[in-house]
Order: sequence, then structure tokens, then C-alpha cells
Amino acid sequence: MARPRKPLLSRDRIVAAASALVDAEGLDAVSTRRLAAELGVSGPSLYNHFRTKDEILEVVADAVSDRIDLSMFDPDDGRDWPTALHDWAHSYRAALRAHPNIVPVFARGPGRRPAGLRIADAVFGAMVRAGWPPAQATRIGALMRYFITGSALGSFARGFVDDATAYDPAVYPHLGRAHLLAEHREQVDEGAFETGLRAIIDGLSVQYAALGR
Amino acid sequence: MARPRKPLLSRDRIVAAASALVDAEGLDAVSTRRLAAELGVSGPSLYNHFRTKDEILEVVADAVSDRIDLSMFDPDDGRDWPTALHDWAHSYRAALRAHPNIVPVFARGPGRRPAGLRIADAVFGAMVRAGWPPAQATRIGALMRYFITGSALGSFARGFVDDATAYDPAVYPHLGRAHLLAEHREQVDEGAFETGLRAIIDGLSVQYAALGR
DNA sequence: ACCTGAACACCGTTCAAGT
DNA sequence: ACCTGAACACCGTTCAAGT
Repeated sequence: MARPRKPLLSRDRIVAAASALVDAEGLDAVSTRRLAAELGVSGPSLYNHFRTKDEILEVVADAVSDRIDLSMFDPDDGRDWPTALHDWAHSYRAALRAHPNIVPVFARGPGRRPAGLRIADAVFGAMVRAGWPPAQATRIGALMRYFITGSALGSFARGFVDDATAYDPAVYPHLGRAHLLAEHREQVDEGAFETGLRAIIDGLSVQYAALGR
Repeated sequence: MARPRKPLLSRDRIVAAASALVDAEGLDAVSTRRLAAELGVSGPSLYNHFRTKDEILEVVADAVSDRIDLSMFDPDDGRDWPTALHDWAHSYRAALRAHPNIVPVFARGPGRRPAGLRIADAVFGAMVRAGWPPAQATRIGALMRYFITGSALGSFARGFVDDATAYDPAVYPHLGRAHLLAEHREQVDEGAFETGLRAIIDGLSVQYAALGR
């Protein structure tokens, strides 16, 4: 076949196929050969558009952050900073929950993904505008990311196992089996996220008040 | 050679070698063949002691949690619950920082790792003893884990890239290059962790006071 | 029981060859 | 420029064979 007169592939097509494959079958299902087959080409063809497989996954991860709402950080948006952080955190979590299989790639740091940087930029700008010192504004963006991605990783993925025999009450006296079951797991996740988010924002409010402005 | 009269391998020897290899060269360096070579045996030998490679890595990860101090959760330890959470979080973070390469395995949930469960059990017990309702005690254990592992993943690993040209000020108006440099990265990490931990504990204290007891 | 080599079904990536 | 097949240097895991 060799080179067709109209390209068979494009970065966008590759990313879309990779994203669908990650969603449907998980990160492990993404091999260059498999992905290429999904696109109707042979494996090495991908290397005309990306330097490595990892670069493809980075773009897939970045596409997820692109769907996170940032409107609450607009200068002319009415929300105060605690409300903005709260609403943003929920949008962030929803975006990750929609694509849980890519979260491990996502969580390993902003790297040079453009959308990830856009987020850091928006949060930083809004916090400084709200009166936070720049050093604290940077930290707030980072710690929120820590909490949200940590929550996504620890919960969407496997949590406790569904096998009651794995948790011997003699060994773990306080771990009643009840809250280890899969159905409860989702409630625990939701509750822990809400409780943690509220605590972070309440705690930051305490620090903010102490700024004395 | 076939079977020696004294076993060449043991689960402990395999885990120790795997741990050292992860620390020295990263998760990607751990292949069954490579690990076996390090132990002076052939690849398939490992399968006499572990069912899968993943099971080996789970034990390596569990060994890390085993080094986390839990004494602050002892019933007769003097520390109040906010201090206990604070001290525990620092011990937790220190354990992960000592073995940053295993964190991705660690972060994907407690699974059925015994030490991870021992931790959940200790935190839960101490929080209930301090007066937290059981549902909240469960959430506190989970949200702390979210924050600490999220912080370990997002920071020890690659963060921002060290190439100044990657961050165009026209695109990211608020991202001064200064705080993107590698030297500053560590300060940002430390600061974000401290600020977030303090906020979480302060925020939980607000909720605790509202329990009215 | 515990190790071996051979084998199966894969990997990511490079590269010369084709148009 | 963009695709191909062949090739390189690997993978995790299974299994019959050996003691």
C-alpha cells in the first residue's frame, strides 16, 4: 500500500481511538499494535504522528482536563473563592469519573500537558485576585490537585476487595465488614470526598481570615 | 540444575530484591526476567513463590506502609486526634518519599494488602474513640489517604518540566516561570502538603466542634 | 517441592523500502 | 510525507522435564 494520497491517520483520530480504547478496556489494552488495528493501519504507522506511545496517552489525559469547567475563575464571575474552589473540585472529579481508566496517567503530574497548565494558571490567577499571597495561591492549586486526583485514584479503581474472608475481625478489630462491601464503597468515596473538600475549604477560610485584610 | 536440596528463593528474598530494584531503577525496570537474574535464577522460578508479577509488587508496596508509624493511634497515647492525624500524615509521607517509585502501585487502593488494612483499622479506631461518628471516622481515613497519596504521586514524580520554553507567558499569563523550576518545585510540594494538611485538620476541627459533645 | 529451558503470544520502537 | 513488513530486543506466563 505505502503512502496513500490522503493520509489515513491524524493525531486527532489516533487520540480519539486511544481514548475510546482506554475507556472500554483499560490502560493495559492500549498497545501500539492494538490501537493501530483499531484504526485499520499497522503498528509502526503511529510513529509518523507521535514520538512514543506515552505521548499519545498524555494527550488522552490532557483531553480529560480540557472538559473541566473553569468559568468560576473568570474575573467577572460572581462566585467568591471558596465557592469557586468547591464548584471546580466537583467539575474536576466528574471529569475524572467519566474516564476512570486514564486517571493513573493523569495523576503522575501536570507535566507539559497544555490543559493541565491552563488549569493551574486559572486557579492561581483567581486566588491571587481574591487576595491570597502568590505563594499560597500556588500551594492551593497544588493541594487541590493532590486531593482530587488522589481521591480519583484510590476510589474509582479497586478499593477494598469484595471477599469477606479477606478481613479477619481478629486482625482488624475495627473494620466491620459492612463498610467494606462494594455497594458501600461508593458511598464511602462520595462521603470522603465531600467531607475532605469541605474540610479543606473551611480550613483555608481560617487561614484566609488570619491574613487580616 | 533442577531442584536444589535447599531452596534458592523465598518470598522474602524476592520481595527484597524487587524493592531494591524499584528503588534503584524504577517500576519499569522490574521484569520477571530481570528480577530473576538479580537473584541468580531463571525467570519462571518466581512463579513457584508468587502467582503473578503484580502480586510481588503489591507486597513491595505493602512493606512500605508497614514502616508508617501508628503509635499515635494507640489508646493510651497522649496525643489528641488532630495531633495524631498530623503526626501520622507526616510519617506516611516520609515513608512514601523514601520509596517514590512504588507510589503508583501504592496509590491504586488498599486492595487486600495487610499493612494498608492495619492502617485503616488504626485510624478508624482512634477517630471513633475520639468521639467521631463511625461514618465520619471511615471518611477521615479515606480522605487522608487520598490527600497523602495524591500528593506523593503528583510531586515526587515528574511535575512541571524544566524547559522554560514549554510555558509561554502569553498562553499562561499567571504562570511566572519562577515557581516552575525544579528547585522551587520541591518547596511548592512541601508547602502545598503542609498547607493542605493544616487546612484539612482545621476544617475537620470545625466539623468536630459542630458535633456538640 | 522447586528449578530449568523451550515455547506461546505478545510488547515498543527502528528502519529500509515503497509510493 | 506517510504507510508497510521485517526485525530487534524485549515482555508475562505456562508447562513438561528434571531431581
